[in-house]
Amino acid sequence: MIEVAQRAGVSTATVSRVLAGPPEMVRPETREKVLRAVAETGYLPNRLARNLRERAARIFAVVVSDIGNPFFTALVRSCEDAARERGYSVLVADTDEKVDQEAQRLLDVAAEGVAGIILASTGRQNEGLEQVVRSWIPVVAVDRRVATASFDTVATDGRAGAREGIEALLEAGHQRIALIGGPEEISTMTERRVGYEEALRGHDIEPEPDLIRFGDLKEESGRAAALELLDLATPPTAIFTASNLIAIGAVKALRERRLRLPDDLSLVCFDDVIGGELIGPGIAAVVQPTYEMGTAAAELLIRRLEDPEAAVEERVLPTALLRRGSIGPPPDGSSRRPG
Amino acid sequence: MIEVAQRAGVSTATVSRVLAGPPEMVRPETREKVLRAVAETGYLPNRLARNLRERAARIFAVVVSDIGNPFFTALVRSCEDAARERGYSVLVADTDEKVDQEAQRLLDVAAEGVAGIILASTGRQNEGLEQVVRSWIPVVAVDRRVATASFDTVATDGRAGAREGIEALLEAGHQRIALIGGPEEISTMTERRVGYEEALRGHDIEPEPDLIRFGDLKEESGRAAALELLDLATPPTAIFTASNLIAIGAVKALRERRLRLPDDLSLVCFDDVIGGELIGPGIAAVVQPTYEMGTAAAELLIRRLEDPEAAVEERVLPTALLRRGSIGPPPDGSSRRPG
DNA sequence: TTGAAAGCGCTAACAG
DNA sequence: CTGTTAGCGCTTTCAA
Repeated sequence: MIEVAQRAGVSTATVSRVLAGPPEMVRPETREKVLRAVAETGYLPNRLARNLRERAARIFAVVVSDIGNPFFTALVRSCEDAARERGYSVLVADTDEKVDQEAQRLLDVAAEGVAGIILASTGRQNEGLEQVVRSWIPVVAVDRRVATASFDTVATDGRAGAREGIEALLEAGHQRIALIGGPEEISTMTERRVGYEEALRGHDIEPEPDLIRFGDLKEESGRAAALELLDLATPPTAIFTASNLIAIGAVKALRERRLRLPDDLSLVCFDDVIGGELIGPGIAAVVQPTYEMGTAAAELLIRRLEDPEAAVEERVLPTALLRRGSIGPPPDGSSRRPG
Repeated sequence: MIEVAQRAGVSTATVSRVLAGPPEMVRPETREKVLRAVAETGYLPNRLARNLRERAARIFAVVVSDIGNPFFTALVRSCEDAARERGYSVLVADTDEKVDQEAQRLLDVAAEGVAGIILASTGRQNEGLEQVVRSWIPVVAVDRRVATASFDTVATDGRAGAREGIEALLEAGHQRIALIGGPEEISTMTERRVGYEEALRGHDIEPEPDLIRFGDLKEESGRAAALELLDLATPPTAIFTASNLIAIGAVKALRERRLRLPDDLSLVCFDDVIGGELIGPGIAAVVQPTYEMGTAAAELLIRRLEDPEAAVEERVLPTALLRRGSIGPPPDGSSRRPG
């Protein structure tokens, strides 16, 4: 930088102003000289130094439970695109859906000096999050709400989405509709459950505890829950899964029991599955605007960085039902209530 | 830090030595005092400052074409796990399979001051990579080899893998086996093509240019290529796709033409597909040890960081053929050559 | 074994 | 509009 300054016949401060300051803080001709010197020397500013000065790196951390999950992958991808556009890089961290790990990862990335955090929280209070809040690092909650503090939030309308999915099943004639969800502490799971119950009650069906199962968000958990449901004295005629990988597990369970979609059972999944249209007759899904969620989160974070005093914003994005072959009428002889 | 130093009655240099230096550079009792002071004050070292001093952040960049692709997702996930274990964080960057973007992302992450780069290269020479090499930032090539320089490399044996997949098809009786690949410049694509050709020639079948298609790694490209193949005067009786999403596209093409797996056509895919066992009769796949690839890459990078002079290492991991329902005999009446 | 002191390369406050 | 100067918080010679 000193070299550039000498070459341009100015001070390093001026070089800095040209490169990092507001456009017109420096006289155009001086600016020119500096720019020329920069080009000639092939000078590259040292971000590590800038980071120290600014007390933050131009990096966003995206903290999710599992980037292996296609939903979060898509989220990370869109955050990255949006962040990159604004000059930020993206650091990823997995919590594995464990509070302790969430706390640790939050502490890690905060220590790393990231400028902001995009968080899909496990939903439980933790020291890491508190520490982050205390240190004034802005946090945007994505997908899942965080109850313990008010953050800018990007979410989808899980209640309405679940309702719509269940409605489709009800319209097809189903009465015994099961729900398989992930960890109950996660806000999305609660919302989807509420939507499920609302839809049933709207049709005078009282939700049966036996038909509601919570596990984790992984495939195996969905498989296990589905097997349990299928083994019930009066099994459900339809299953609604509150997450994508769970649906995959459920389909596997059906295969094991040699049941077919939608003849023997109908299925609707919240969130789409890669190749979902190719599995069996196609897995009907309540899809979320994943890409938009990520870009919105990045936007909110940048807005917050620019104006720390801005009012807390919550963006709720709509879902859409993708009707596919996995929705059909209940099998004959299944317990259809009178009326 | 100064506070800690005062509290412990030592200098900041000593505090630094206790926290960052080799264990026994400081007398145990002094060490104790410092540690106690650290605990009492809740002191957290500032990594931004350390980064400036060290001229590098404890961050690895993982540069891939598309984290949306499940293969790379898994890779990122495992890199992250391994890196985290060694005290490094992971920055992700997408190249979208474009050389220019690869160059730009490489320049970006280098400027960001990452300690090392794990790269799945587009395979084409670019200024970004050269710059990185010039600046002595260690690079580990993962999945794909980089021709323009010799890097530590983690790859799978694509030739053997492809051969095995094709052999399975040949054994089932197929003679007209098509190949759908991604960009030819990518080393993996070339290797898989070679494996494909070797297997055919091993059975005295001369590869037909008409049955070999290259596009990109996305679904749509696979679909388009498959449609072309199916429209051939003498269509293939089996398709081998050199990548996962391509297979999804191919299956879609089959559906459009109302062809069924494996009755009308057999299919083998290089690299597994999420839910691949649930698509049709199950998509047979040459699977790669994705997780191991990521951890190996992180390991190589750390080794290189510890010993910049170490000999260049190349790890080739084995693939395995997962036989699933998409492999069947060719349909009756299909052109089976005599002999 | 420890302390003093010199930077790492940048930005921003303060003068001019 | 631009130069001087003072750090950001850490690590690492160099001396003691």
